[in-house]
Amino acid sequence: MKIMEVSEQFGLSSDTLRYYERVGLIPPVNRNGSGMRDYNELDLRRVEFIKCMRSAGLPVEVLIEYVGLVQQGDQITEARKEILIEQRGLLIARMKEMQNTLDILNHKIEVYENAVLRKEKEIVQAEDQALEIS
Amino acid sequence: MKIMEVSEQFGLSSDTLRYYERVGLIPPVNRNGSGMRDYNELDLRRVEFIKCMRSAGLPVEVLIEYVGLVQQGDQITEARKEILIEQRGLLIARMKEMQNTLDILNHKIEVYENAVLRKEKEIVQAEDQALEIS
DNA sequence: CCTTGACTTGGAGTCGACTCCAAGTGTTAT
DNA sequence: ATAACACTTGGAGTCGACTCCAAGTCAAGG
Repeated sequence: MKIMEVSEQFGLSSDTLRYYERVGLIPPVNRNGSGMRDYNELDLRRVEFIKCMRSAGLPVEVLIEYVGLVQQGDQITEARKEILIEQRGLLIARMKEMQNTLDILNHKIEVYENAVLRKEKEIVQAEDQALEIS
Repeated sequence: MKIMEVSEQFGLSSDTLRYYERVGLIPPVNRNGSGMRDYNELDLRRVEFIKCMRSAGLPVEVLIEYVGLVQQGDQITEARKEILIEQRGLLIARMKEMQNTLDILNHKIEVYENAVLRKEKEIVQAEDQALEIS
């Protein structure tokens, strides 16, 4: 699979895909006869994983470390697990902050909506008064 | 309240507080006789609001626009509401991505833990075999 | 054969959000 | 009253994460 197709499939620019490979977020992708990247299934799964982790804000640097450990083989799964656990903690913390902000946003939006309702009520009242109904 | 105290209270550097004021995230803070910032209650609430929004990733640029509209008075609450609603949508989307990543992290961590358990079981089995128990 | 267009590289540039710096002023403690 | 230290300003520098560029290679269509 060519870089452009991968780019389209995941919504990452080919520049980004090459950048990820350059810095070690993705191990070197195999090339076809003329030196062009040819992504296989495993590469695609790696891209997807990185895209997912990055979309949640895990730092490139940390992911490089993790991917490096994965390449080292199956001896050091403990270190890999530690990284994931630490990042999970940070992620949960960020999500809590975001939930808090979301609550406040919801509250503010509600206040704006109530303000509009009040204003509409006032207008109706004013109209009623003009018609001497109330 | 002096900038240093505000900095400590909110965990934002004084540089950041001055930066927020400079770019318009916070309206100009009153100064004491010798030209130094003296934050009042309202200023503190503004700082807290911005800190909260920023902690959830709302862009500085958007917040500048929102704060600008707030300064314009109570005519244009609709535009302000729109901004909040849009940002809430983006926030919810980010949180969903993060939840997805969190699920995957949890799954991977579980796999690592099971791997450790399996390895321990193998060791026990090996010991049993050595002792010719099984 | 020649153009068009995707690919390659290394390196430079950009962007958002701070963060730091130099040079100067003000305040407090010894 | 002099040192030590928080504050001021405008502007420059940094950092993370891309994003773009120039110069060159390769495959396919007219």
